Amino acid sequence: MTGPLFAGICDADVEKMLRCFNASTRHYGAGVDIPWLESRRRIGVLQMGRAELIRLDGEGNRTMLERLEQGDVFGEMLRPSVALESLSLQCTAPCEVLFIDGTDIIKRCERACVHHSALVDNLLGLIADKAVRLSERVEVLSCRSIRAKLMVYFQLLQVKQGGARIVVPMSLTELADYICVERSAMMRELKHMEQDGSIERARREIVLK
Amino acid sequence: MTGPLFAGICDADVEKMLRCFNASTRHYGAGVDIPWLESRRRIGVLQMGRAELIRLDGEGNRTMLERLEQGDVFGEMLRPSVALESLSLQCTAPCEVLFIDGTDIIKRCERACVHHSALVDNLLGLIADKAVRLSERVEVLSCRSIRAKLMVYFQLLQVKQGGARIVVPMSLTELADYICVERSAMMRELKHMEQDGSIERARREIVLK
DNA sequence: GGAATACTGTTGCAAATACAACAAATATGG
DNA sequence: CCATATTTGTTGTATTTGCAACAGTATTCC
Repeated sequence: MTGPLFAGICDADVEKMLRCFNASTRHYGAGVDIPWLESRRRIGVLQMGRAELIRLDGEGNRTMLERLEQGDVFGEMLRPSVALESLSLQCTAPCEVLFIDGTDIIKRCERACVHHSALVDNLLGLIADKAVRLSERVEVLSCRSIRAKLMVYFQLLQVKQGGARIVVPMSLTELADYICVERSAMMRELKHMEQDGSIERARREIVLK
Repeated sequence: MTGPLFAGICDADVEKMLRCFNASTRHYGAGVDIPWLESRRRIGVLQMGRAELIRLDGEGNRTMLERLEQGDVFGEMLRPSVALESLSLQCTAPCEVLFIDGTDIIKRCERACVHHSALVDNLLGLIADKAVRLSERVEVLSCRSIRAKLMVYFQLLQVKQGGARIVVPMSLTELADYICVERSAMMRELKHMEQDGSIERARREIVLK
């Protein structure tokens, strides 16, 4: 139970705080939907596992809006304000989720937890990270062509992985989803980029030129 | 000096806190670039005015990545981790910006400001809002066709403005930028949507069917 | 009030992309 | 280890979109 939300807080204190914040831990199997809109105040932190925020539109098209990894935060408070029924949060791996009441965090803790502010600071960091990830995706999606999308995404990876040789951290099928283009069109563009020497590639391993 | 960051804090205390947090206020004229990457710890809050985060790529294409309004937060901490040189934060109206040191906020204030936690909570809210705005934009940009992008955007507006009759809060030229498509192509699609009865429209006023 | 500037609106055409359908390679699960 | 599902890779064609160029209409600024 030492997720990123409780970094720097000892286990004994974490126990106390969980009671104080009216927290609860839930487990969900792969493929299950996490109920995430039960209350406006409820905030979820993905302590373990992986999940995807999925939009299903009228014609049955499935779009992955967001990919949640360990430490990610979600909840009504962080929901894009669109029609409820189309958005679901699906586990792609067994997940452990910690739910806490946002108002309990925001308001001054009456029992004056020593570590209240540490927790708020951690939460601030988690949400800031989320904002950064979203900004990065907007930066990718704002490109007009598939090639430009790929280049921006590869450059982001380059910074994170520290070198011209990068490994795409998901299947190419998922990558096409992430950058919101047709998979076959993306494959064709990757081929073009290889042909004109912009990149070298073997499966998910890519070297930028 | 009562921006959204200091909501619920009286002016006298705000004065004290500004000193405590080593804060400074700056003004920038329309068209000027706000220096926003000076230090990793520096956080800016747009107290008044409007600014845009602009990306200039190698071929000189100009893309608006983000539109900052009153209360928006920015800074190195919230920057998508890509090449520095291409991103600039341009004022589109005269701006007032409050800079504070993030570490001063995150760390326990030694002088024990009474309102420290109120400020952290406000900051949490501002960043959460930013995350929501970014999520909404991802939701729009993740659509494959211009028509789908417009429909999702209009639905968002419908929720916010509360009715089938909506008014686009920016010029159509800017809207095309926001959804990252060619303006003329967007105009053509709007015409098609009118023709098959999906919407009625007069300039920026739209009625959804 | 008039000139300059931005915004709205339109069209033909070229280019990029989605769609569909398939084959081969690789992982996965019993 | 075998069958099955998933991922990777390819190609032809129809559709969508971007680009360029233009005209008319509001808005801004002096």
